[in-house]
Amino acid sequence: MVSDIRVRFAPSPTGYLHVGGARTALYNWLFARHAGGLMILRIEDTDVDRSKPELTTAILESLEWLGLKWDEGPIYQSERLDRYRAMALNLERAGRAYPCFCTPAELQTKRAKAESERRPWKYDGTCRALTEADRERLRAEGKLAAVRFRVPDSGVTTFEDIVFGHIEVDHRDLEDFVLLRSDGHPTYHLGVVADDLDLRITHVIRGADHISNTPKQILMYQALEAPTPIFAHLPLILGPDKQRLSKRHGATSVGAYREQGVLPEALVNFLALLGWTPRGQKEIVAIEEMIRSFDLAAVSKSNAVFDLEKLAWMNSEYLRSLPVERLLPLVKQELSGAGLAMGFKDGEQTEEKLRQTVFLLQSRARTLKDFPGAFRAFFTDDFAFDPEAVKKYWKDAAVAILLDELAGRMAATEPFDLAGTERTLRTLAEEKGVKAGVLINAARVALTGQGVAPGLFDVMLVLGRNRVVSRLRQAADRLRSSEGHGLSQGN
RNA sequence: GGCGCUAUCGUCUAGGGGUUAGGACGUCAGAUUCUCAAUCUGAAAACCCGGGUUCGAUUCCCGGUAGCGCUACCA
Repeated sequence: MVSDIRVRFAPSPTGYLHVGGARTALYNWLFARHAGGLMILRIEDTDVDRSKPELTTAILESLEWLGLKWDEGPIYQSERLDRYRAMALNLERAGRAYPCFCTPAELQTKRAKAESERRPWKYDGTCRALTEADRERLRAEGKLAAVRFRVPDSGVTTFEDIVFGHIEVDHRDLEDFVLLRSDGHPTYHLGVVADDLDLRITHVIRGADHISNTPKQILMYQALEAPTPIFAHLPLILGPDKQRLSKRHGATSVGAYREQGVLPEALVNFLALLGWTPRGQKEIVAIEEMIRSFDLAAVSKSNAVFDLEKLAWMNSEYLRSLPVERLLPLVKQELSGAGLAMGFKDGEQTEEKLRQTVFLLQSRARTLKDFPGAFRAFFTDDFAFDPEAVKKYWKDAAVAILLDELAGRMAATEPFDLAGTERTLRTLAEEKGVKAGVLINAARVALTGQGVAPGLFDVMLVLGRNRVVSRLRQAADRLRSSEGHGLSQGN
């Protein structure tokens, strides 16, 4: 399906891609895909002081990682300065804008004074009625001028927002805002309108923090005698304290979640559900299904708290349902990133063994980081023993003897498979008069260093007989050597 | 302060003039089991307040309150 719908995502490179920005990008993308339209990427780098080129690269990477491919761009505002100046000049010639010689310092003073007197402040129009002669004189004095838009004295501007509905603002509440700074750089308002016009954007989908800006921009479209795009504002994403999500709430950038081992599909699914519910009761929704049912009119009007717990749950759902073939390369990346290369160095861990290991572990992984982290013992012999697990499962003095005996019998178990290893262990337990669970738990700690792991016999198969036997023996040694000096006390 | 917007379980939300107000995450309890995860069963948990309209409002209208946003020569 092809349509002439054109939307854009326009981040400014003053920070990494924020999850709020990511959701805006996602909704734009879903809307375009749903309607058969195009998404244009634009970089709003007109703030020379705060914009950093390397951040643009990072933003692009994050978008790609999320799978939100844009159709045109990126277009850089910093390369279109002439266009903005020309537009400001046009507006000036048409009497819809005027040069303003007030300095930021002067304005700041007036603003502060008004505030201290608890008077509402908006630009007082000092330069509004300047004559051409006044302007010549000021320019001759070397004064720099910004260009301000002349807001009509009366009337109201209204628009129908796809998500928020009817919005109305009285012109008396709007000030003559700056279009072009005195250094010749455009402000946000000028850049957005000029670009959205030139790029023939049909739908402006952006954060609700821009609702108040919209009437100003509509006024500009009207002054330019240009058609106004359709607007759709998205509720904001909040932290747990209901304050706008920021660094102090922890990770806010897409890149940070990537580094924490979150899958892009999970983050996308989670973000999609923050403010929008696809038809049906399912929470795990495939991207194709989202595209099919996406509807801006169904987007919520209220802000949403970013719930890390739910993201974690969703990530584990995606991790679990990922085909091993697709999970395997991701795990390998994590392992080598953690210096664990591709599993055991002795070559015992073949590709197939690695696959089985990952398959065994994937149902209990919360993030990709669990593989080099909590599951470390499955990939290297250099792992630590959890003191809590040791305390809980190795407290019986007979454990050392049992583990030694178990090692011996495992060495002789034929076949070394699920049924064989289990039979061996249960037989030993019965002979020694201990509950199988005691032996199983003690062995689990010996093999993984943890009190928590997959089923013991699955673990044994994945580790392989040699490794099982040696780890059981080492554990027995460790226990004997520490007897009487504190290991059993957990320190 | 001014202006704008919003308001259903702790969180994300469905719903809508008459419902036992539904689902999901989380929480708690139980089942299962070698631990954990998963799974299954069950439980606690919400319509911000006040007026109006109406036979009947959580739903529609108004007001209040609260929260958020904007109030820059940031975006």
